[in-house]
Amino acid sequence: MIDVKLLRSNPEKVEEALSRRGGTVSLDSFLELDKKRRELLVETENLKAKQNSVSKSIPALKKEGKDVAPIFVEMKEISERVKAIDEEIRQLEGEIDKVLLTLPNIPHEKVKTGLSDEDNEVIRHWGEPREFGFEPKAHWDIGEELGILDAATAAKVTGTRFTFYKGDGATLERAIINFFLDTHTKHGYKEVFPPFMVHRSSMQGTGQLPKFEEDAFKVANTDYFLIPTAEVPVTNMHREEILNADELTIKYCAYSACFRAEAGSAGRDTRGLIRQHQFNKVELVKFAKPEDSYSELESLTADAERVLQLLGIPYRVVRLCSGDLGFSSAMTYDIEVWMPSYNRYVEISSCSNFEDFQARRAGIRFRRSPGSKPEFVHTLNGSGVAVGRTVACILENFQNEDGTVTIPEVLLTYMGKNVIEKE
RNA sequence: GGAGAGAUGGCUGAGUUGGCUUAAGGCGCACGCUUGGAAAGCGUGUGUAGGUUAACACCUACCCAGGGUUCGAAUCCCUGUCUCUCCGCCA
Repeated sequence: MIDVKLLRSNPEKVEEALSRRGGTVSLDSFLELDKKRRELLVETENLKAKQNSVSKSIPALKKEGKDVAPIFVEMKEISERVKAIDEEIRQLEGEIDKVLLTLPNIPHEKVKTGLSDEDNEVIRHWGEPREFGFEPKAHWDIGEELGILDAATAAKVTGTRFTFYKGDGATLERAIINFFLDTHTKHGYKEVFPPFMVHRSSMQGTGQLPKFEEDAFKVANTDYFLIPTAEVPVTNMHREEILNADELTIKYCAYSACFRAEAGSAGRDTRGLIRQHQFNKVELVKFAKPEDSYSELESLTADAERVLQLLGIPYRVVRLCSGDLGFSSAMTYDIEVWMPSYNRYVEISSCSNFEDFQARRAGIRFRRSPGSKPEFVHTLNGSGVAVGRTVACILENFQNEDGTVTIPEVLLTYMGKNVIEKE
């Protein structure tokens, strides 16, 4: 959510900044509703002040034996007017909230103006895409031939965009999760294991709702949603809290399954592990002081990069342009890994600074010192990293001509073997 | 799933026969006095949000949440959420 005071004091600037995301934005309706609301507020508050002062004098008047009946008649009228105005204000606030909750975050000024991923800035590369001395296969073919990935059975049991991992495939998935968690906890992240379902307010707190409800799975007969990422439960851990400044920066890492309806991506990435309705991810989440949040974004991105470096997977880091930026984010670095089957880099991690956008929605604040005013924290998160895509990446990048796959050294203790071959 | 109890400022804890309570008292915290320095003691202050104002200030709301009764609600009524206890079921 954007600061209402900023919207009031500088609407043109906000409109201009938001239009960098594409399309035009007008705050006129908000400004009008806001003005009307404040006018009514003054009126009802004055009436309430009168109610309070008269009420306070009633016991004394009664004691003196005065007739209070005429006062009650007048007060009854005031009471009814207050009720009517309050109802009107409630409706206005509903409309104002609707506007506020659908406005995306303001992109950081360093974020390049652009329309799509074609305008993203490449920040750096690590490693070189491997030159194959043979025709490399796609991970869905490798996985099927080795008998470790099975989309057909998942389609029979559930539907499309699901996969059974079997044998060494299942073990590899589990090994990667543990490797990621161990690496991040070693670097100061506290491990949490969150609920995989959250209520509506949590989804709203991190920005998935109200605008993107069709992207989420809603659990029937409840008001719960399957989490699209651990970002949702973990960021909301501190909702409606005032943290101490000396606790910050708080760093969490969390494994979770993630569930996405993938509405609007029909026909895209239909084969393999790249776009599934359910996938595993280890997420990194930070709560930081505003002045620290951009250096924390750099270190968070570096923490996500570390696991890829340890696995020996070549990647590049791009900074998303304004048009490609997520709804809640002020700045995002995507980490993209080289995927031979796609013959291009594919996103495996997205690291964002939301500044106070989520904190404002979820009410996450901190106090600099005892007695000082609470301020909103800045929240950040990033994949550290997507597990299914890592499996795909390992299968493709480390495949051998004979159809076997060499497992990165760092996974040896987790896997118990360094080659996956057909059983 | 059934029965019962509960939810009050950072913490603790009164108030629950509706109006002398602007939510008592204690703890904690901040500042001051005291002291060679500290502790103790004494004094003062100490919630959040919204609004009015050039400012000093003032006003309004908030006792889990949302409705209702009333001139007036922490207090009475309804609905919901959560916590605890017991029973049932259960990995």
